[in-house]
Amino acid sequence: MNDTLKDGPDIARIASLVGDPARANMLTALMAGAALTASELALEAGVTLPTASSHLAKLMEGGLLTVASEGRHRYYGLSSPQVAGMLEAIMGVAAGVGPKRVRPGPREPKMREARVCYDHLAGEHAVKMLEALLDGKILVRDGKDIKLGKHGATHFAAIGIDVEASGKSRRPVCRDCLDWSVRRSHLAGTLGAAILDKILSEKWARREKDSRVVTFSPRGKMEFERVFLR
Amino acid sequence: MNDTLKDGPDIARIASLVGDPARANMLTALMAGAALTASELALEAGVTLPTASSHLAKLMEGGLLTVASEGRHRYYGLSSPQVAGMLEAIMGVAAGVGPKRVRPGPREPKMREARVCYDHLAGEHAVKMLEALLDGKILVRDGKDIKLGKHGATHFAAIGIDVEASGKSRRPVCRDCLDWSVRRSHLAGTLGAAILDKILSEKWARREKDSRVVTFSPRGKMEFERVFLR
DNA sequence: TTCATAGTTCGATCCTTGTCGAAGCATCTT
DNA sequence: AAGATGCTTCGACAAGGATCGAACTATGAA
Repeated sequence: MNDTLKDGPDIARIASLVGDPARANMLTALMAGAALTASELALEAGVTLPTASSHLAKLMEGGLLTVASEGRHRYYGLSSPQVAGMLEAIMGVAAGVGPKRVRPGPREPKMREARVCYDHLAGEHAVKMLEALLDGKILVRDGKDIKLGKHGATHFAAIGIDVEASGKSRRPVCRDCLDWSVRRSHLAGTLGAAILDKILSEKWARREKDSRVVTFSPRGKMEFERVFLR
Repeated sequence: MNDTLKDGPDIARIASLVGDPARANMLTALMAGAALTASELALEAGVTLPTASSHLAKLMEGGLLTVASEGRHRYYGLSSPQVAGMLEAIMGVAAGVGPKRVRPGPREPKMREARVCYDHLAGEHAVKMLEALLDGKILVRDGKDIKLGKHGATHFAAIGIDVEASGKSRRPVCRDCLDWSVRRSHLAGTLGAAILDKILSEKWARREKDSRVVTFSPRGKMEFERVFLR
């Protein structure tokens, strides 16, 4: 009946999924990168279990989530980094136009500084890092994409990151992801994920519990800057 | 009841705006870059004018759109490239794993070059023209307004445009109008309308059918540049 | 087996919101 | 001044969907 001429992809369908507060809370929680159970997500969204279950079914049908059954638990996670990127983009707009910027929130400043974006680092540190890497020609922009520079692979190998290994999947090695707090790009992709791994495994920084916030130790920050911002 | 601890910006609010099919169609149409009137957007969305008006008010309140009143027309456009980027990201997810198919539309480049804006010329040519006229002191900025320069009247008279005649109505002779494709001002007002008349009557250019596109002939473009861009 | 825990499905309720017709403003044209 | 056009506001209606309690399924523990 509806003769709506769809010019592009069904954008309304996806956006309406994100447009419900309960679902938005769930998705935001999943931005931290960890898969969560239905109960945890229900708590996070502030709804009962049946309601959460209904929402999760819709998100699954929309292709935004994947699920892994483990015993009687079902772990839900974002289906792709692309979904995470979309959520960040929406956050960027929401933060920019925020007519009701009620309160910045206690840990908001920390979020701006450094946080987890699905599986890579975001925030001011991450933005500066990408700029430094581009500046040093270790990474180079190629139109909309980001590619490894001439000495990129050897540079990362020296740090202890094997770009080749992470490049085997279909997922792009480098990808830019718009940062909602700083409004500039940071590095996503398998390389971005590998760098976050490095930061955490070297204990330069640790993740706050139940939050996306990443806190650098004084020494860790120096190391991070030495390695990536120089 | 509102115990929703907002970790970040209010993502649901923005997403729900995009989540309605009618609004999504409007936003998709505006992705082309050109500002459209409420009527055009109603047609695009497949709803009646009152409905469209209601949607546009919501999008405005959400900060996704800006509006420029031009006579009895109201031209709506995306409020920032950031919003366009967000829509692109949503399209990417909606299209599945597939690449982003944001096609500019066949006549989009032509629209950017030259188009009708209500009753005067818009697009790159129009923007350049206003700059040249200001540069030659034929027109001068007076705060927010634009006025005729010292030799303005004689200049236009030599071309065959009677500024005095067109100045009799209450409508201002000169007025600037923000160009959505170039994001700079072009000339509106009775003088802008008279110039468009001149261009069309001299057959320097013609209007495309069912479109706002204005196409210059090779010779017409030269004439236009000689008269206005010199 | 029997009980407990995690999760889904069902049915009913209730509220939000998209929708349009009619009327009201504002602006331009004649 | 009178009419036409673009757009908004108002009022009423209908449909979609978010929510929860209760019942049901599945897995693990006793």
